[in-house]
Amino acid sequence: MLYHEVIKLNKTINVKQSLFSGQSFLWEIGNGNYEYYSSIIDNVPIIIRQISENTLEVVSGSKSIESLLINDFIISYFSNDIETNLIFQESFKRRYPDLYRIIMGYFSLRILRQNPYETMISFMCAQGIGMHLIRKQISMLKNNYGEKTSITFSGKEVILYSFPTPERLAAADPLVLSTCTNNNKTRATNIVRAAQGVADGRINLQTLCDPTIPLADLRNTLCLNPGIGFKIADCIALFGLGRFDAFPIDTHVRQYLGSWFNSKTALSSLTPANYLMLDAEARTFLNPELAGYGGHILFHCWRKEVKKLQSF
DNA sequence: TCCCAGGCCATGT
DNA sequence: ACATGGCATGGG
Repeated sequence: MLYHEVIKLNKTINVKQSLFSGQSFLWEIGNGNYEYYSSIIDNVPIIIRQISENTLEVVSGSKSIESLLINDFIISYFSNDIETNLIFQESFKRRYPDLYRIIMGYFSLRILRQNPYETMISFMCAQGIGMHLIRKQISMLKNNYGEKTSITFSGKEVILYSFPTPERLAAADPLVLSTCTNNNKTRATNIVRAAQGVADGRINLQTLCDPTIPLADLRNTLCLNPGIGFKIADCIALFGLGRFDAFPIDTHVRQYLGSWFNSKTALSSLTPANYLMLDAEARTFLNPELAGYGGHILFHCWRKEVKKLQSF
């Protein structure tokens, strides 16, 4: 029995191919051949298909979700409450008119409000390796430790694996789990330890969802866990804790800060001190409240337009 | 072949 | 405080 709902959004959306457990999007709309996004969100198998530029068709395998809840949840999940025209301010538009024209093509990109725990584990896999390997790790973790579920959609069966529970990863042998982490045993150990922390309550991600926590405190708290540095901490804040003011700085961000914004700090290596310096610099031309949201748009624009990378 | 990829950390100066 | 190398694999 499928639960079905059509949701109207109040703005244009461009749903793109999912990364990790459903981070971001690439759905090319057109010719009636709509692709769909399938995932398990909050333990519920779900399929989302974009049927117009501002309408989503949501199909769930569970009747336990009320229509109203799905509606609210999906709108929040796609951060549809964020006003696109606030991401880049007028001052930015005046100062960087040429760049602004280029990034406009990416304004429909949505950052997902994802599960904090899943985001934490996922980004712990994203260290110094290519995007395809990151995806592979997440996929293997789900296939090996998640629960298999299927949902029927348009007459065909879609197989899904849930993201493994904290308890399941907490009980895993790091050496065995390392087959899922690119054979990196240190990473496997860190992931198991983090899962144990969530399972036994030592890591309370719920309390970290408090939007009044200063960004620096939030970052430092997350960094107490082995395997989480400034960058990963900021990613968890941005994608998992709804902190759109968090501004993760990776190799690509450092590159565009140097190239597009003429940052001298970006020319030297990304030491912790430089990281904080770049973070402060970025907030002088980005809206501090939405620095990470703007940064993510710049990030994808840089990768696609300048680096000519295919993977989203 | 070499360098880099959505980094982090231990070690040496 | 900063520099360096290890971790690990795949793609350009």
